[in-house]
Amino acid sequence: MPLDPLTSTFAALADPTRRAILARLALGETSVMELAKPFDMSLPAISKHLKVLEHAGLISRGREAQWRPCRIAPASFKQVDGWLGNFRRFWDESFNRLDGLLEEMKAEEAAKAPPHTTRKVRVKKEKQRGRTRG
Amino acid sequence: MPLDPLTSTFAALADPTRRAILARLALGETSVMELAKPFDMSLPAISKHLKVLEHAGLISRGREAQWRPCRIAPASFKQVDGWLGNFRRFWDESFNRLDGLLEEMKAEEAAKAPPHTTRKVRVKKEKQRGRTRG
DNA sequence: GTCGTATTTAACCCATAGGTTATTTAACCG
DNA sequence: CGGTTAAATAACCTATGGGTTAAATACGAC
Repeated sequence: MPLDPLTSTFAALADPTRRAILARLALGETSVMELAKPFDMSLPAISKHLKVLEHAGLISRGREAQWRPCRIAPASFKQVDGWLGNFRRFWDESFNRLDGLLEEMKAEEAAKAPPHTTRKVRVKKEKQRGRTRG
Repeated sequence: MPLDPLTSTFAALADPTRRAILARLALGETSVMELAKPFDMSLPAISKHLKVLEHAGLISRGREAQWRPCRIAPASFKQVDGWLGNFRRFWDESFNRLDGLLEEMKAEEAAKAPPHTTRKVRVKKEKQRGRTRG
């Protein structure tokens, strides 16, 4: 029974070894051996961690001779950030204050700055704060 | 042995029930009873989930007669977002493209926006940090 | 083929996470 | 006080997660 994506992703992130592995991979793709070095832990343990990360969509693995180079995979990170976005107003002051205006400015500027940008900056208009205590 | 904050926070988020509780709380603070309603689960189970969330710093709880209203607590969310920031360049295109420039513009613009209106909006100079979703 | 290196799989152990029911604490009300 | 509601705790059960060692697999070199 497969867990939903967010659950397996958060579960994968809930381990310091795996987060350290991701931090290492942020510096560039590398082998299992290389990844294992910093840890006082058997290789099979690392292998398991990598499997968890892969299953969570946080890394992907290639094949290069007998090495299996690992690299960061973006999708799950993006999904986590998307989920976090639902709560951003609770802790990001600027999200509630200037961002409406500034994001517009930004979008405007972005629209004419790059010669051919296919990217559109979406402007989210967050009008009212969630009133606590009804 | 207490887990480091990120670990307990991610662990807390790695459960759909708890994420659903947080989603409900994003709408406003409420009681345990109210939080429990949508779930086909005993009250003690919910109580445990709330304890996990509280321990992870994702919610805080008050006291109002016999109710223990729960509400979102920002700090841990912020910390997760901060950690995610280390990887943002992998999935946020704009983070690698325009954001450096645009965030500067933003700060600049914001800095002179409130001419001398004492009570306007405070702007903190941020390090470059892309946050365009989409 | 055989050897060497990199990595995974298998089999196992133990701690803990998530659920249960039954009991207890806390606070209001009459 | 006793009764009712809200919530937490206790005791328990089972599945899973993170680690181990030993064995198997995949690939390149010879």
